[in-house]
Amino acid sequence: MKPTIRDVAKMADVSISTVSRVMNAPESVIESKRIRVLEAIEKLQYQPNSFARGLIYKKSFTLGLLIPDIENFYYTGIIRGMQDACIKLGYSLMICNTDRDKNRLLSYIDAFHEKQVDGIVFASDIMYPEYYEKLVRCRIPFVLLSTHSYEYEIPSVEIDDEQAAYDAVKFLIDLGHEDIGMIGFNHENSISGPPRYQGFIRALEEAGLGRNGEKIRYATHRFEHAYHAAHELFTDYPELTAVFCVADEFAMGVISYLKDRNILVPGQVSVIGFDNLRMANMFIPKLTTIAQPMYDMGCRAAEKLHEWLTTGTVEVLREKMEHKLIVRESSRQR
Amino acid sequence: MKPTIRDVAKMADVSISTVSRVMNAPESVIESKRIRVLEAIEKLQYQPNSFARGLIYKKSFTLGLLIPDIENFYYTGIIRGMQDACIKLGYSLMICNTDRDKNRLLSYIDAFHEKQVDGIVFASDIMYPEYYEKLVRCRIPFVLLSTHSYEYEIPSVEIDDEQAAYDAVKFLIDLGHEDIGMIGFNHENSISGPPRYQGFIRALEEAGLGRNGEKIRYATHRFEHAYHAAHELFTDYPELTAVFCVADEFAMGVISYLKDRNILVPGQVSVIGFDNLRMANMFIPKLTTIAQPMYDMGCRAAEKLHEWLTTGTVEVLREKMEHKLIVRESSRQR
DNA sequence: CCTTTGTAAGAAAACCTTTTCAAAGCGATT
DNA sequence: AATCGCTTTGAAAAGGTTTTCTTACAAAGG
Repeated sequence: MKPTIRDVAKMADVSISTVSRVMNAPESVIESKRIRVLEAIEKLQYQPNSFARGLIYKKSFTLGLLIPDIENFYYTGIIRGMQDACIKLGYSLMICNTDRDKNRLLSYIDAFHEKQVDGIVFASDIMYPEYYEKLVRCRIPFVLLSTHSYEYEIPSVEIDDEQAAYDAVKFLIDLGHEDIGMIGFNHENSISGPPRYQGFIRALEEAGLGRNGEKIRYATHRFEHAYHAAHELFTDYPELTAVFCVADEFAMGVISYLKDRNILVPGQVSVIGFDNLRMANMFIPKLTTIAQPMYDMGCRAAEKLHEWLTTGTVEVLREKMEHKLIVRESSRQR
Repeated sequence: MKPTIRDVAKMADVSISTVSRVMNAPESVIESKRIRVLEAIEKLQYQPNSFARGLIYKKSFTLGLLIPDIENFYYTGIIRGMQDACIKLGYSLMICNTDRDKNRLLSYIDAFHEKQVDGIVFASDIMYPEYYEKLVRCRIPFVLLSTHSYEYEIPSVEIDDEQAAYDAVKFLIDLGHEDIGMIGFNHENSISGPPRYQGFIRALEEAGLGRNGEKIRYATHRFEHAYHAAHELFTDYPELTAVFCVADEFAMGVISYLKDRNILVPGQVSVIGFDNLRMANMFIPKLTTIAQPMYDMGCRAAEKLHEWLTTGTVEVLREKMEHKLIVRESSRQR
């Protein structure tokens, strides 16, 4: 049987109050007893029962993280950052992978509610009203990661997608490319789809290349879709010399397609990705890409949630992190 | 304030016992009252407090998962499998990423202990006595995943590493290769290192190629190390026409190195990986590899733990899952 | 020497649920 | 009419901790 505070008290020959005090306010108990208690704790390997504690504090000291796809390095970076921040802040972390399934997400919120997590980081794309209402009904505070909401006042952490996309495309233009295509996210079920499209368009128009604005195909997260989208794109626009991809996995799909067609990257076509996943540096050729600070974003999201939980407010509601262009081997001067 | 069972009782004008019964044994309360209670529950959005419940049941209905490296697709596959199994079995899942840090792992065990997880799946390489003793002291049941222990009697789920390595090398031999090198895991801090080495040696010796038994370099998990190890390997043995890698990430590192040296894969050198990560199918060239059923292994580990928790025993102590050779583009007839 | 102040530590209440035990109601059997 | 057995319900205990309230005692101040 797990030892309880009572067992410790008995062994140290003090009351349970004293044991509790040794754990929570050690200064308030006289040294001789404190030592006895500490010894008993050590000997019994006593660990306070978190159920009893939770009952009193009405807190679980656990945060929840909702991610859409754990098989995406983007989210694993976030997890590492958030977990490290949680350790620093004294929280445990409960990670749930929704596999982009709405019902699954909803049922994870129930699970979080039942387990009384103190707060949730929601890194699962769009904040649909269904989700929002459920979270509010359950009275669970939450912050958004890599997404935002203008409809509701929810703290969020993300990069400036429009500017990042602009920077990527501007880079291609500066390399001398004039026929630039894009593999994007569908706009309906994606938060970052529209702003990245906007950035693409802005860079083109600024350079007087507006006519390229339609050389776009869409894919849904996976390599295979991007491969297929690349096929469509190059079938319709064989003149392209550069492609802007809104995800590194898309860039890999495009490059694989071009490879199969015996089109050299970056010899004939430059490809730029987005995210700077760990894989971007392992692929052949190594990917030129826009780096997101995934690890830091995970940290910030946890810190922000903590801020919200402890102070009841948040310094910056919608926080932007810095992105960065990383030039590697998949792009070349035209 | 969160509504309690008392609020429901008051609203429905019954005792709290009745409310509790409605939730746990509905048939035992007469219909008229049951309906009143259900209505009150609905109106108040009542959800039983899991702390109070845990206090009584002494169970958290939560399992813990310890993994060494969340930025490795191998483990993300496992996570998916285990999470799905947990949903089916009615558990929540708490994932902790140790980053291969001993102290961190130890402190996660403390966290699991404090949170009173019902059991742990340990997918973190070697079961050092330190870990074992701590887990036993904390009285937390656990099972091993992708690792095992002959020293202790612990349930485990893994593949037959020796046979899998043998199959991989045999495949290369059957393709006509006679100069085969290997990039392995260091034997000191790895469970699968030695058996995969044994499999490599057995296949070579069986084919009368025993002299190749020393054409081996070691790396520690990461692409960059494998790249470096490949450099050493090919500097010492430029005659190699095939390389057996004990991880897909190693295979990518080797192929990148060969690419930089303008050595064609599979044209001049065949490379075979291990694991069949999602990336194996995205790399250029697509990797020939030994597939491990990561998803199923995650499932099985959770089921096994559940079996252990509920029945107090386990049908097969050390369970082996099937591996499979997947032939893609990184290997070719000599 | 008596009163006040302060410190250390125990007793007991509170947190919320489940479950055991007891009691009440009621029809059926002797 | 008394007893029995059954169903339904409420009261109360238990689970482990924190915290408030009290008490006991020692030191300081008048």
